[in-house]
Amino acid sequence: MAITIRDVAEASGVSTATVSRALRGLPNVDERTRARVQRTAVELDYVISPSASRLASGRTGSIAVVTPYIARWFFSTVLSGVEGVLHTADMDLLLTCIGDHSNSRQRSPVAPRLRRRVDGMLIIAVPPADPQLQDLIALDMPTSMIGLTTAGVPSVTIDDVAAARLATQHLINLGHTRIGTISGSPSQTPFTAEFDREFGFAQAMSGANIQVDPMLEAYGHFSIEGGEAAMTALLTQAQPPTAVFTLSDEMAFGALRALRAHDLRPGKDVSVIGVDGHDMAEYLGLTTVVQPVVELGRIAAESLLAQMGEGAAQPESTQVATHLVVRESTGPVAGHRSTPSKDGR
Amino acid sequence: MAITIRDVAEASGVSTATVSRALRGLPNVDERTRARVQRTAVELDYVISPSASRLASGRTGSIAVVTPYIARWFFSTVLSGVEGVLHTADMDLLLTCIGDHSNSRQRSPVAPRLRRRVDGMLIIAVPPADPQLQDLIALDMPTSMIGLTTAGVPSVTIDDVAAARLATQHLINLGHTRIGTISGSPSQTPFTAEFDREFGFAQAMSGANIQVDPMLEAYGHFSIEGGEAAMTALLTQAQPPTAVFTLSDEMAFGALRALRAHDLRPGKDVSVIGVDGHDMAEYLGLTTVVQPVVELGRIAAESLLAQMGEGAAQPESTQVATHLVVRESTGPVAGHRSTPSKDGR
DNA sequence: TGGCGCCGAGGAATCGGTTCATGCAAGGGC
DNA sequence: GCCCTTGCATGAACCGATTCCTCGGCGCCA
Repeated sequence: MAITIRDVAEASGVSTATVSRALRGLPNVDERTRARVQRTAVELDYVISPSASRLASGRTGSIAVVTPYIARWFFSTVLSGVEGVLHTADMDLLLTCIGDHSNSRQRSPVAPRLRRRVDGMLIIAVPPADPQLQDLIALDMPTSMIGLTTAGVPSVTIDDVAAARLATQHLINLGHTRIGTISGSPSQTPFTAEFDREFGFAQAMSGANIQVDPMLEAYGHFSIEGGEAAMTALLTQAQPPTAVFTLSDEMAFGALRALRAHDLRPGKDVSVIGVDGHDMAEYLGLTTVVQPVVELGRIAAESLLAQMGEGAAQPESTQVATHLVVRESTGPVAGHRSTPSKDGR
Repeated sequence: MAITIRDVAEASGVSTATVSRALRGLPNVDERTRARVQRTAVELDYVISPSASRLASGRTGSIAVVTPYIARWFFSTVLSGVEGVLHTADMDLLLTCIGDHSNSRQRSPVAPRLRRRVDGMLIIAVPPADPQLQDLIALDMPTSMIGLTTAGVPSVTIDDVAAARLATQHLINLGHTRIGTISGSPSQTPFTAEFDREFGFAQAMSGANIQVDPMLEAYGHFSIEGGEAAMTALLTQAQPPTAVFTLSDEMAFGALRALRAHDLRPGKDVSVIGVDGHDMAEYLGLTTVVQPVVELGRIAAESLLAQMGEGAAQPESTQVATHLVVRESTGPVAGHRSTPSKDGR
């Protein structure tokens, strides 16, 4: 019923081998022959059968994207960057959600489903403790990770330590010394990002000779509600902070709401800074350290494709630069003469 | 190198035909034989080759999701619903972004890429005017659409007319009569949703015998900035509205910001209501008509699978119920005694 | 002029399943 | 006791490309 390569071969008076080579741009085909084959292929409205091609060649021409969430800002934004590159490279993008902890048990594990089905994987910020991660790595295929590092696997991330330093230094430059933090969670296995951001904060603080007050650490579980609760807790301290470094923008959103609930003005009474560059940060006037999230996906996809190419390019990990975007949520501490010096490095 | 069905057949002393049927749960296999085959398959760590299976059977076991955006709230949320269903059904999900108008020319058209590659399509809210849409429909494969209706293609949407009526009636019940609207754009080919929501608004207004003032129509282009500009325009009228019906939540967000910029309190000085049920609506205290977006994706995916099943179930279009969620952005008009009556349906 | 190498092209094996037609044996109805 | 059905299983023909090997012919060099 459907047109096959044989039909094209007959119609243009050559063998199927030649048609195959002609249409894929391989050498050893006379240019006139190639042109003729291409013409008949178009005339017959021939479309190659991917299954047959895959079976014969052993290449699937598809990449799996494995992610714990689809509808969250960071993940869908990375995904859009990835999609752009794969689309251009004419690769199929197989989307699989690994499922969060709440429903991952009902979900069939993804690793077995990927075997023999894709040529490579992109893994987006799966929690390092997720048991499925090991299975995925064990598949031992070309892989690139985003927002997550694992020994031996190339990854694309931002320099979280530097980003946190940048954010903290901004607060310090504004004259703040009582600086609180809202991080993820004290108990759970932290993401490398979480750990690094805490470390960067500590670095900047000690660099400025400011004592870190353990009373000013709160935990927001990387959610809006969590951030709100954490900020509320900080505000009810005997000596509340004048500025808060929040490890993610979403938690910062919550923190801003807590401020409003207490009739405190962000950037005036209490400064809040986040990390991420969330879409809504501009809308909410949140000062934040922006990571180029689309870029993250793009770079990871490109690096994966390069890794799969002939050259067998040595898989390399990449760190992408971040930058500070100052908005209304941060301001000089009361009574501080704002330094016109540029922030951080 | 890799284990094939033949290896399993030999190891368990049966033919490849039997292995094939045994592993796929087909009839005409003795249960003891089936068990034995399954056991050896596991022992040998056999994984079926999708390409071979697809080539032989003619089924690809994959569904394409075609969407104009990936990183936008509505689209990524629908996508997560779709993914859940397809994952459970053990179908591969091929994600393709059709590209918005700005870059769609650089992108290769998606329709040809899908031929012979997937068994069905899910199309998410592609603008009806997009030229690629016709090509997709012309592929003539099982299809289900979300947030978009086209003659002859089953779709899943909300009842946009009813949703708009619901929103408008809420404002009317609060005593508002000078009600403005912020819709998409006057010139462009409107989405059915846009058209229907405007229609529902008009219905509710005439039902309450309220004249629609053409001066109170503004256009927000379905973006935050657009919504902000539109609200600003409305506020600078000689007689500004006391309430505004916004056709989408994102435009409503912009409207809220415009209010804040004019030192007006949402729900007190001016009421704002949206439609969508955006994630951030709760955070921002926006009253809105919520559509179950994840559900939309889920239902569409399920309907597509049903359509592809044996029964050849008649493709049907579905409309999903919406509901009003009242928050702080709406309140009684100044001097109005709030009616305790429940809001229209 | 003979030989070597390269270019263009074809033949055919191969990838790894699915499925149809066929076959054998046991069980049931008459 | 015979025939027909039913259940289980096999052999082998596909599905539609890719690719290795082979081969003829032509140009070039010695």
